[in-house]
Amino acid sequence: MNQYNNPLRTGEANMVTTDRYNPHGREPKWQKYWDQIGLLRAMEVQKDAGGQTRPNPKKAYILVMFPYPSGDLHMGHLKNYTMGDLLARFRTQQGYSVLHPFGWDAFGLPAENAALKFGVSPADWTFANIQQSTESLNLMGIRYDWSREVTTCLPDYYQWNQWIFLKMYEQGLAYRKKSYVNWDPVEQSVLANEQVIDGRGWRSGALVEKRELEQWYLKITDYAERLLSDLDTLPRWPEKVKAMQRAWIGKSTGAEFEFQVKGHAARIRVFSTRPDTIFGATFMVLAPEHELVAQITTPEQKAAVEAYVTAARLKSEVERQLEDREKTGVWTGVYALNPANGKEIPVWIADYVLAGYGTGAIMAVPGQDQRDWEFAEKFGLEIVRTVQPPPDFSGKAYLEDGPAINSDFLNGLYMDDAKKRIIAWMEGNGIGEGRVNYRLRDWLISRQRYWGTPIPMIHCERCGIVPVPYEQLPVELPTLRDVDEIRPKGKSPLAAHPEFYVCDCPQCGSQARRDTDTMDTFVDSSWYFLRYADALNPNQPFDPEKADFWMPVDQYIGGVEHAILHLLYSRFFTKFLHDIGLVQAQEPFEGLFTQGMVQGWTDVGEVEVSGETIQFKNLERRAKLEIPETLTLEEARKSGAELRTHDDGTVHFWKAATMSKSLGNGVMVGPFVREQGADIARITILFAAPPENEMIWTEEGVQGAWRFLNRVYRMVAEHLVELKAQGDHNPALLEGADKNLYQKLHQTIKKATEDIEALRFNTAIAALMELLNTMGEYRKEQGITPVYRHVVLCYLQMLAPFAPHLSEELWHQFHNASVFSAPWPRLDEAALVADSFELVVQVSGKVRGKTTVSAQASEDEIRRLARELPNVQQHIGGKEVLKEIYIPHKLLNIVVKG
RNA sequence: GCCGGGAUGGCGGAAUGGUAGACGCUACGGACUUAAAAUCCGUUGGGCGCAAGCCCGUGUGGGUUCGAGUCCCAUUCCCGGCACCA
Repeated sequence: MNQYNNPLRTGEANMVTTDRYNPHGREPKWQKYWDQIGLLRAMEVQKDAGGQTRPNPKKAYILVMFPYPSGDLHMGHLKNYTMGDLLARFRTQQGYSVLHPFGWDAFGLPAENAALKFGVSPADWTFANIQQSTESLNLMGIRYDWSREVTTCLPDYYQWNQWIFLKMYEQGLAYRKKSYVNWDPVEQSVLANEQVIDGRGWRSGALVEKRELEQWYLKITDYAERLLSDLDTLPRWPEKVKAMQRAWIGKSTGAEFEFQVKGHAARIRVFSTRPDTIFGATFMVLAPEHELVAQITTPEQKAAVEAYVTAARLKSEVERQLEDREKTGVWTGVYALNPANGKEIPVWIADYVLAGYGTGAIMAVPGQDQRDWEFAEKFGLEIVRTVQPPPDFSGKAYLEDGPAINSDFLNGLYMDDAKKRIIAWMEGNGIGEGRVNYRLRDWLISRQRYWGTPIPMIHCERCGIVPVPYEQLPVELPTLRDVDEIRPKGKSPLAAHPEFYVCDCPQCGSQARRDTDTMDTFVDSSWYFLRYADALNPNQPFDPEKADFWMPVDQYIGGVEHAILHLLYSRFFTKFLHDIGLVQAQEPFEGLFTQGMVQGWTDVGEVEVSGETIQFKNLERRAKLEIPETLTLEEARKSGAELRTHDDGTVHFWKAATMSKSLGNGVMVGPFVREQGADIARITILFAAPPENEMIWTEEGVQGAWRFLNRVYRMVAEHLVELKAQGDHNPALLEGADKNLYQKLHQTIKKATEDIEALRFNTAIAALMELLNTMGEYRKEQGITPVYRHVVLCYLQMLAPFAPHLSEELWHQFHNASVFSAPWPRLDEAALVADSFELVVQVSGKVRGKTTVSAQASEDEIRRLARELPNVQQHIGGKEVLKEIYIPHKLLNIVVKG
């Protein structure tokens, strides 16, 4: 029997021989085998001994965020799928009923853009990619219950998007509204707030414009409070994701109240989190878009106000931000009356007040608000402090707590009391009331694009907006093959297709027009995890009973980039579906794990080094990888970059960067697995770093993985005959080296089980490596024994979720069944108790000696033994012993005077 | 500015308040080999010492404790997110 040869290393990539484990030949064999035995086929019910069916009491729903079908995959794509596969196999071994499904987030712009670029239809492009991606997953040994595959661009699926939309419409949660919306000039479509990052479209990167359009919205704001407070029910979510969602929902508590405009019937409503500071409100500010602006502005100020409003409207979000936050504004010419003290205060217009938040107007309290302070300073407005700052306070606006001053009946009260008092006063005098506000806005879901779910609504001249009757679902997306028909033109491409939009009104029967917009693709991904529970159901989105069996997802794995978008929308949809009685779960994902990216070494391009300074020739790459324009050799070295001399003599700058198609630094799955094997790839990914950290894929890491698996292979292969000849062992009768080995096994079982359950895969592998080292030492001295054989078999079981092919191959040398059908090794707690232990002896907190002590030794005896150690004696000297601290089975600390 | 997370050898990283550096990578030395690769053995935080052993060491400064990488206070830096949200 030969080594587990790395075919690439030995230059024998295509050599298949019978006497060596060649992953090239063996891995596909086991992959086929798993498919044949139905590994990871999810089962809701299980036969018990009496032939009755009953739900399996233990279920595990392991889910990895489904991808856009993007063709050939690289190792960066596969990290999370590998993790999901590992967990699914592990839970299978533990006897759980496992759901590990897969699908494709197939609608959306990538398909359209590819269609436009290559002149193929989005559907053809999508399905070709699905096929390629599936192949990569298969090669990696990743197994799913493919019978539940979900592809969102198929009517089987998206008809239920339409169904859910109609249900929301019935509940008043889907509505149409005319408003200023985010318009992406590159995508030629509107975007949701969540899809605008720093004022730019999240995919196109184009500066987003404001357009006034009538669009469909989902009323996620109705769920703001539950989306916020239920975050506290998710202890297995990363703190940072919860923090991001909290910030996005942006709850603030305060009051909403009104100011009378002097000489007008109009009142200005404002929201404030600090109503207690109302006596310090020395002016008011309206957003430029505020509806009262035109109404109240005096003729003298009209020209200035109009100019300001027009300018503000033309400015993009980014432009507003780039202007260094310098306050701008203009006076309307009118005054309002402060209801607290009757003072006349001027009403201004400024773009630091946002139209979309609160009421679009504020009372400005410069004494307690830094922005108002800056505005007041710039325009010479009055500043009155209403909270007493501490004597040493040297800032401008004072935001902290303190006793109220200049505030009539609030004087002396601290913030909380003052707030309560003023709100009671407002409510008593009909001026306003306490109120909670959220930053979260309703979700704009209309898109003026082709490749998405048609919105199931009909516009009838007589009846207005009429929902498509349920029995007419799905409203199918017509197949457009001509690229020009898909091209975005500022309105939906479907608006050019009467064969799609011309229809009869379901209410009056007259000719009507379908809505030609499609839904945001985030609708597709907001409930797909529920469809997996019952993916083939033709009558409803899913059978509630099946959903209740599987939900919630026990472990969800995906990228942190979805912290707000997908994860918030999914929580919203789940709560809605719960409310209409379709699922009991109120939260979709009980455990969430955000994995770190996979990086690869990347050629940033040729550089020239003059003295200490590095000069880049490929400026585009340099900028893309965010490398500073001027860089010294020292800085480059510190950042982990390397200069490499290429064969042609040129010097190139290399650094680790996230694997991506555009950088061309991805290690492609197909070629790698065919040459080196899937198990090696899996170990490389899982061992290199904790899974939440980014990992750098390196040749050295691959070598390490290979050496490890090679040693495992030889552990079995080199001693196969002897191993097979061993009989049973009796754990109770083990002694000496046998007992120690058995103990190490159970320590490893404990550690590996706990680590896998906590997704600490790197330390689980480290524990397996340690056990392998121990086994090697044992074998050298004891040879092959019954207990050794037992350890080998447990070893293969524990390795199986990490390196399934090799484990299955070796397991089959002993058993004629899958390693995944054998129960996970049971922990023998008794085995963890050793006969003896190493006592660490400290003198005044410093380690001065170690000695092996029998586990049965009494504490007195241990103290005596410790003092006998020569080095311990020396450090005690003749000094007085103050006290001794004994930690059983671990440590004795002798504290001496001086 | 606010919020979240960090800082441990040459590198990735281990350590329920109890032996800091598990496991691996790199590097170096050795065995095997005609040679190389692979494999195996050894060394690998710094300093002193022939050795036994000693001193120092987890960003920085304090504190709590018999004992601190771990807990507390302060501080610096790094990464991520948010940012005129009243």
